[in-house]
Amino acid sequence: MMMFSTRGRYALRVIIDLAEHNDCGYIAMKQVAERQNISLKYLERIMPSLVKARLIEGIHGKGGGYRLTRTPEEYSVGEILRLTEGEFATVACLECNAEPCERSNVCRTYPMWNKLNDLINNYLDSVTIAELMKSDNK
Amino acid sequence: MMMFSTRGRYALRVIIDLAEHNDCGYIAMKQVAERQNISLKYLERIMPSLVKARLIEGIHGKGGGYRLTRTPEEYSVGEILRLTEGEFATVACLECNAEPCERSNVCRTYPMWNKLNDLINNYLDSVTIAELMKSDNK
DNA sequence: TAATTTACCTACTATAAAGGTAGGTAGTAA
DNA sequence: TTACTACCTACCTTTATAGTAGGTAAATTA
Repeated sequence: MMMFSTRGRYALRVIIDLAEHNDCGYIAMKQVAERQNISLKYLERIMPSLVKARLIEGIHGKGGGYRLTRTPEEYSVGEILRLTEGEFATVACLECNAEPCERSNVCRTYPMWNKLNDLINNYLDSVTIAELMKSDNK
Repeated sequence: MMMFSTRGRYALRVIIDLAEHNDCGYIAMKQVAERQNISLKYLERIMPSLVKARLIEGIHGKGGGYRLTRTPEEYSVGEILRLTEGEFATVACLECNAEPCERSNVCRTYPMWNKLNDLINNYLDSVTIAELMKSDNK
């Protein structure tokens, strides 16, 4: 069972990459794709959603690229993943637009799924990009 | 993003159903499928893996069906889901047979994924079927 | 002005997984 | 022997993933 796809994971890595080169002005995706070993064309399809949500800003043309709109401390992992992957729902009935399950008030498993959902959301919302930049895998 | 599929969720509900009718001898899947509103044919495809792992035992023929091999306190949700869904891995590089990622010791996100994985596993391993039977959704 | 470089857009494709269904075989009890 | 059960194998449809192809539009620089 795979929880997060490349889409969200790549978005995270791009944001971290932008944060690490925050003082270099606008960063072109060509460089990031190369550094991160990610398909440029695929990256280009992921970025617009981050721009639309104002997590980053992009500028066209030579010398253009992307730039963060906040400091690394102000990005949570949860926010970025929710944006790129869609909301986290451990099971279908917990999705926002889920059709009401007629079993829900007798369902023995519902409270457990709900608690798991909260656990995951709270953790991911508590981690910032700034913290990820410091991690050293020791 | 959906984390758990019907396969694991149905398995959980069947085990709970068996636990609730534990004193009725062997329980036929026809009844469980009806009670739980799950396709019988699909259930029949899920059960053998639970038998093979000795979580339940099945008996053929008239009056046959399935029965738990332990008390409800001795089943953890994690065990059942791992068996039916495969191991939990929030991201691909955390899977058991993952091909080694050459970025793993410079990867800024790896420790976070790892911690999330532990969080989920520890929680699901801490919940028992007996506890689920008591939950009342209030 | 022309060439270059970038973001951004739309359509397509290949592969895999999810969630089954169909049609059986084999064991067991009444 | 009949009815009922677990269990097995082969299909099928739909959806998501992880891209690729081939552009257009904006901005910079020569």
